[in-house]
Amino acid sequence: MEFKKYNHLKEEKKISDFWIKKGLFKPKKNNLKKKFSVVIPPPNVTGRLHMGHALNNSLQDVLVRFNRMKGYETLWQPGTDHAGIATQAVVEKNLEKEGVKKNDLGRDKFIKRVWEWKEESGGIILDQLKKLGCSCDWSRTRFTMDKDLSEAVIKVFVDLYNDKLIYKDKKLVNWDTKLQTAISDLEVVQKDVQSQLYYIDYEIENSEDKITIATTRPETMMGDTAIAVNPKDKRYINLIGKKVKIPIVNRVVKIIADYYADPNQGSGAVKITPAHDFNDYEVGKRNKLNIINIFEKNGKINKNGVKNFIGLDRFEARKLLIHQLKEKGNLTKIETIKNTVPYGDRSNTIIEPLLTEQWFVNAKKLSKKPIKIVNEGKTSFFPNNWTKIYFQWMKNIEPWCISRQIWWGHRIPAWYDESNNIFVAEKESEAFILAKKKNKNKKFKLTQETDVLDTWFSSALWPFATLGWPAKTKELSKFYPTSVLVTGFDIIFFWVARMMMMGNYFNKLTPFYKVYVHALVRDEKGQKMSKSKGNVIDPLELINEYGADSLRFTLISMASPGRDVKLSKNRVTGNRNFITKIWSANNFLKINNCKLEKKINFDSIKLPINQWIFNEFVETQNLVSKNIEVFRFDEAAKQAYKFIWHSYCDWYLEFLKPIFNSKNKADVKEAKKFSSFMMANILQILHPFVPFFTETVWSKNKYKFVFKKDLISSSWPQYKKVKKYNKSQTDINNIIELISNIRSTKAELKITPKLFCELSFSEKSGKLKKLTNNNLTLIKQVGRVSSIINDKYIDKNSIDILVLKEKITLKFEGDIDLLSQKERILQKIGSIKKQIDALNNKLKNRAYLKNAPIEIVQNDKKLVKELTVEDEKLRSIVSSIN
RNA sequence: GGGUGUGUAGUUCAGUGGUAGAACGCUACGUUGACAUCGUAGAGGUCAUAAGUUCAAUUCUUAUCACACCCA
Repeated sequence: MEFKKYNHLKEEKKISDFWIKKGLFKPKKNNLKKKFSVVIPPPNVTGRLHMGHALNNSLQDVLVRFNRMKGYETLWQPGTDHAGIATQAVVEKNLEKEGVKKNDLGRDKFIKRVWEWKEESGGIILDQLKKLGCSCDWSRTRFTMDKDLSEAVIKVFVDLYNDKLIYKDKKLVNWDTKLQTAISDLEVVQKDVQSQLYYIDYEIENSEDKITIATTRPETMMGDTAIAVNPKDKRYINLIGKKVKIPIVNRVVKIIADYYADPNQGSGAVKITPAHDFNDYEVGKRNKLNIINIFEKNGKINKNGVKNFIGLDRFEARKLLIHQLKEKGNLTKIETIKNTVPYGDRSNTIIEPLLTEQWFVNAKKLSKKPIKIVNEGKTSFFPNNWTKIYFQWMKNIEPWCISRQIWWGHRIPAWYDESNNIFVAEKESEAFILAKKKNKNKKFKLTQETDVLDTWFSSALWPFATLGWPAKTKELSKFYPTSVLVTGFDIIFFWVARMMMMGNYFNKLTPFYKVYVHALVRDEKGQKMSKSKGNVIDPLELINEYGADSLRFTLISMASPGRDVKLSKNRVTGNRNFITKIWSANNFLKINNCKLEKKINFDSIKLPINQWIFNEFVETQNLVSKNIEVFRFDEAAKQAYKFIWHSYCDWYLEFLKPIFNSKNKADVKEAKKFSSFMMANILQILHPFVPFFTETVWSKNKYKFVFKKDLISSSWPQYKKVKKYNKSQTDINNIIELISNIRSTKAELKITPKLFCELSFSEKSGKLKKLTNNNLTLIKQVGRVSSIINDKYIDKNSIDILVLKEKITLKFEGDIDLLSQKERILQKIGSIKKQIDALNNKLKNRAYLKNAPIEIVQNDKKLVKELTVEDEKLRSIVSSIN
């Protein structure tokens, strides 16, 4: 009979629509009152599904589906973030194509355009997550710019401001000259590059002497306000306090002593530009130096620069300055060095430290409670080593610059009057009241702050804002704190740490009990996937080609803790084959008319193979559950794979065949029902990993009528092993051992596997004879044994082998090449002898006998005995071969 | 410079203080009534190196080397 192949494209779409239409992803009340909740790491609204998302969300879906099946009231909260800079850039680019500039449009119209773009193409990634099978409650989808979430953001800002945890300050910040906004420390990438180190002579006033400084950024000379030398540097000690003239610039500055100057770096003397270097800024503060800013916001020299440099870009200015220094003879040396240079992670341009007014969060204060919470184990990291990294950062945290000079985002709720007084309030009307108090009877006009907030500021509120906070919603009380956060390590600082700060400040409880941190997905060679390398594997292509289930199973089974996922197409193929294997096993059941009409009473089954597979299943089911609970997704997947392919398909279904052919109606009936029952259970334990396929088969097999549930909402199998089946478990495992031995002997003798042989048992006390007689049909068919004979003699047609340390004889029709076996057995005897010798040596060692646990010693003694018996038997076999 | 992680079969990875495992790949045979997207059998490892702790180390400790990542 031919069966249709499994068509993942058709079935996945169908099942996905079915789940969503029936509302099966929504939290469902139950009498257990247990809750399980997860918030999705919100992808950028501009995002497209990449492998990182695929891994991250597959893992979340395993947890969510598993817990849903375990009967927990389960919520997976989905949504996207507004990705201020990225989204603004996308829309700006689109406008450019129309020949429109952002500034011509104006702020309000531009924002309107962004919303239009968002409505049209902002949901793509969510659809892609649906294709992956993510069982989020899509009806609750949130966006960080939604009205209610925005209100939460504003409230948090105002509260923190009133609590003096947000403040405005004029400081050096990381300035992106391309995007023309400040960015936070985390958004700066330090890159190792080759740079030129210029040695420049400064003339000392009223002296013939010169002092040489070394710099990689000569153009900032225009903002120099001192030269620093190390107070312990003997070369310069007598120059401290003297004045020097900056070449070209012709400003006179002092030589100061500061430990920041490193005698071993460059010339040991450094120019100090407090306005354009973080270290120099500190030196400036210590020594009360002037601060001269020489850059416009686009990185061009401003009016503080030397006359003919004004308006030049920073890099052009450098060229020109070097040229002029050369001409004047002040440039004494150029060295090529390796150093690190800060780049903007979005713009990929060199970041300029710039003195500007910005809004900051006092992260130091906010970090106190999150540190305590993790210390107390109220939130814990898996794998545990991320705790250290979290602490390291939290304990050295710097003020967080949250203002961005862009338009798309949450506009800071601060208003200024004409005298630049700041009024922070949730609404302009409230700010107005504050301003009125301040201005008494004076007339005033308010203007709102133009800056918006860092996108991560709103993401930090995600776990509670999405549940309705600040309103006291049912969802908030039910699902906050969330059970676990699943995330990549690359956003621990950006996101996890900040959620911990905000969550713990605004709620009594921490935002999540557990944080599972997974690794990066790389290509098969272990290289980071990147467009420039061209090694990106698109998850959607794989989904199309192999099915979402195959991709999911692959990612999940490769997610071992502390290791990157090295993905290759071969792996996905292998797992697609696994799904096909189950499909064809299910076809086998159909062909044999195996149906499940009602639930089975599994403690009263009779057939040993059914008893065996049941107990084996229970072991697997326990291992799968246990491993998911401790986030060992790889182990869980492996256990399920092993059981299904190797126990159920390879052996169990083979053992069913002789039963289906037998005349014993009761046996046949039990076998048909039980094999289906096991199939249903297999689908259940596999469902969190491969949801589409399992739900499809569940529905095609009409299991939903037996279980009265769709697979997704069925109950996770939680059986206990049936003790009285233990004997069958050992028996069947022994039979498998016997059959495997017969097969390998045939293969070694180069006898075609088709050929039947006769069996005889020479040992009177042997278990195997009894076992064989009890399971004759199984062994005959699966092991290809024609009959059991009693006559025991060795001739050209027969050979002795050891199975479970028991000697049995296989007899074939026709001659066999016994000598080929002799060599093999001799090798085996050799290796046994080695083992026996090693054990005996150990057992002679007094220290060993004294110190080792008794069980170990006894086990070794037992082993020696067994090996000796095996050795003797093998020797007798060899001696009989001539 | 500081920190973290990883080195186990050809490859990707599990694992363990006391007989070294899987998947993929490879080799041989096989189209047997679920499945060639398959079956059966097999080969393949000084568990990075060195020292230490221990009766016993691939496993614990330390050092070294290699690779990856984070921070400065």
